[in-house]
Amino acid sequence: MTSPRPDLEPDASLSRAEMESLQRDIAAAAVFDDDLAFDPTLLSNPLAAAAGGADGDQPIVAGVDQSFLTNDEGEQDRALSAVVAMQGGEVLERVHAITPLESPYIPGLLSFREGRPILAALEKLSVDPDLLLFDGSGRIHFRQAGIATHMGVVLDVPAIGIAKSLLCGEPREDTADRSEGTRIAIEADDSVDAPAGTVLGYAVQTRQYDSPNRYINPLYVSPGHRVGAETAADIALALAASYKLPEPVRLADSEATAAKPGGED
DNA sequence: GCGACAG
DNA sequence: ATCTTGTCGC
Repeated sequence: MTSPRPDLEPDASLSRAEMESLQRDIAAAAVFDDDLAFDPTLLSNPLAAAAGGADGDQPIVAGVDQSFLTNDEGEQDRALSAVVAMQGGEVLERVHAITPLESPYIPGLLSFREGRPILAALEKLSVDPDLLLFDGSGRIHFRQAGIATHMGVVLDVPAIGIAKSLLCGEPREDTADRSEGTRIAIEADDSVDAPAGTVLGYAVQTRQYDSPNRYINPLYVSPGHRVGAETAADIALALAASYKLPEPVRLADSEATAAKPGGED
């Protein structure tokens, strides 16, 4: 993969104000509606998709996740980004890249810490994903420019943010203890650079226990680029198999750990 | 000054 | 993210 918008790539040498300014540009360039080159309903209906012909008719979905490496002093100095590309429920390719860390973790500026390793890993991919799934937020972000939005816009590839906790915004209803398949809108509040009430994404209950006193937390799913909030939630539900995380991100998660030097391969 | 915050 | 023991429930 290559970048159609190198001018918008994350640059850790920017000042905080410049980073935030770049994020406003990214949000302005982002498309928060469906603009996919494939039919997203194929993902929830792999059987119909398979009946339609070869595997190649199904979209390639890549999950991306990071882990971190420490130096001799025990400090985090490098990021490892892992990418797992899947098609029709099967893994096509796994790649990873390690780059030096150039920025601390600051809520709202995650893409300036993890964006470089992600782009480096995606460059190693030989297949061409139709959709990217990131660990973190997309539109659910103070300036509507989370890591999924930033990467999606830079690459101009449809992208979705899959977060395990909520960065900002307000759930329309209580999200606790919901049954599987439930989605609850996350609306913009005062902390977000969008009209109050704008639907930024959904709290999505991809999995839930059967039993009465054990509960799984929802995922916070939001558009990154070229996907609407509804479709993003649909896709998260369709791709979550036996675990709460959609399969491509779950596998990228374990790959990010397994690929560490010394970790099992 | 207080509160609140992806990975 | 990462560091870590026990503990609850299926």
